[in-house]
Amino acid sequence: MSAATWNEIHDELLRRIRVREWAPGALIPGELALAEEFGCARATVGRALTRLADEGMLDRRRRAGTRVATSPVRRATLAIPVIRAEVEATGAVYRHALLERTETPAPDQVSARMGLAAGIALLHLRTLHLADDRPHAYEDRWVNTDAVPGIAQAALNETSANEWLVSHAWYSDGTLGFQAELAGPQEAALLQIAPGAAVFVLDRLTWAGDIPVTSVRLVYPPGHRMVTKL
Amino acid sequence: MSAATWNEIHDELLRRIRVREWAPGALIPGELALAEEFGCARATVGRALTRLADEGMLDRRRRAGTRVATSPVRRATLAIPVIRAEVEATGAVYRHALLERTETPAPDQVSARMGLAAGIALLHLRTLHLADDRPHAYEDRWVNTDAVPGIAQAALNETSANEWLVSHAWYSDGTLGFQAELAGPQEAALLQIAPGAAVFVLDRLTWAGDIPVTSVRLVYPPGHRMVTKL
DNA sequence: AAGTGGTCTAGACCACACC
DNA sequence: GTGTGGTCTAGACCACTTC
Repeated sequence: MSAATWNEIHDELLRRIRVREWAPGALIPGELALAEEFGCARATVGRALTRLADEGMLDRRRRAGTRVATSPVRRATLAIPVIRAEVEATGAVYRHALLERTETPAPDQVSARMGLAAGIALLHLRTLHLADDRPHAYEDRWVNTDAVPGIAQAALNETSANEWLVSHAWYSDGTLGFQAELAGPQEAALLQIAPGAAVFVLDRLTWAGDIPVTSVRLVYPPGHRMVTKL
Repeated sequence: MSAATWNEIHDELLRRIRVREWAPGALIPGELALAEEFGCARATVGRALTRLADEGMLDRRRRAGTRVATSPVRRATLAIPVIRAEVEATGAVYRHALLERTETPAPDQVSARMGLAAGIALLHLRTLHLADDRPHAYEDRWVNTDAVPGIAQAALNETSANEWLVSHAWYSDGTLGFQAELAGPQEAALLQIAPGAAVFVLDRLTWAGDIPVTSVRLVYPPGHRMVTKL
């Protein structure tokens, strides 16, 4: 082989890993050897190897060389869309209703989760998202107004809090959790489902550096399925 | 600024995007201009820009230039671990029980999902995964034996099907779905939970090129939470 | 046609980990 | 020390897209 591009080299090396020409844990040739084999510069194979390492297929260590990852972990990347886009992608008309907007002392559970002092006042927003006027998701959100200046003045009628925050707040870190729960009476009523139905719950907590920004819980009615590609 | 590394440049550009110094949709300076600003070679800023584009923060097009992504979609990356690792990470002892291993015509629903002719024989594997001898997850799997030679001879007692496939089969594509469901009687009995409890269901379908490899459904008892970082 | 990003090169130096 | 990967450079050519 000669004059290969880094992408072709990437694919060829991936093939060797997948067909176990190079077994998990095995040391593969160094960059110089591969560059010679493929008839290209070291930087070119280097790019292919870096990409494979990013993808979790290789472990690279200076001096120790490059090894095939022992557990070639596949990673699924989940896009976290705005709910409007999520709904409109299905062809439905999006609408939302702001059920509550109060500045109130947060429950201890919420303030603890956000790492704030107990009893501190946060903005509490409860929103029902609708697809073709049927409940799509129920959102219960607490916002640290210190971290999001301007939200007090924002009109959240046209634009939902979800959407407003995506375009006006930023965060550096966050955690995301999924779980199955039984719908409580309030959630069931809002989502127009039977109490005790299985709901899909997504909770997200975001930080701007050390400052907590928002904690949100999204409840989806039965049948909702979150899908991604591997 | 001068003599910056590509990673420092990456972080600085990310900062500008996040604080909206460069608004979503805006055209940012070209590689040459940025290279001059940072006092480095074009390839160095190029690497930073490529990384930002990979992360979904930028849209790059030849001739048209580089723009801040209009919806700076955050992507959560979910690692798909072997269940053994998932259990052992919690400090528990992992064990598994193979409940069924039969080669049998697949139900239409399964064969359709895998894109196979109705009534074709597949390997059906049902496994209960245990953490400290308590049910951790129930796995219902169909394997296309044509795509995974050797599985017929594999002893799946020591190593679970889950683990065996990770290290012996490979796939090029796959889909992953999550949802909440109510536990059926059989699942409830196996997981030792009440029928009608909310279970977290993960289903995965993998392909090796055009050939379907395996379709698996994993059922987790109430309280199971899948977590990832943003 | 011209300007942008995408890639490649040949060489260099550095950082780290193992000997 | 020594060899590996990690990064940077200066230059070059190509591919694509808009003009």
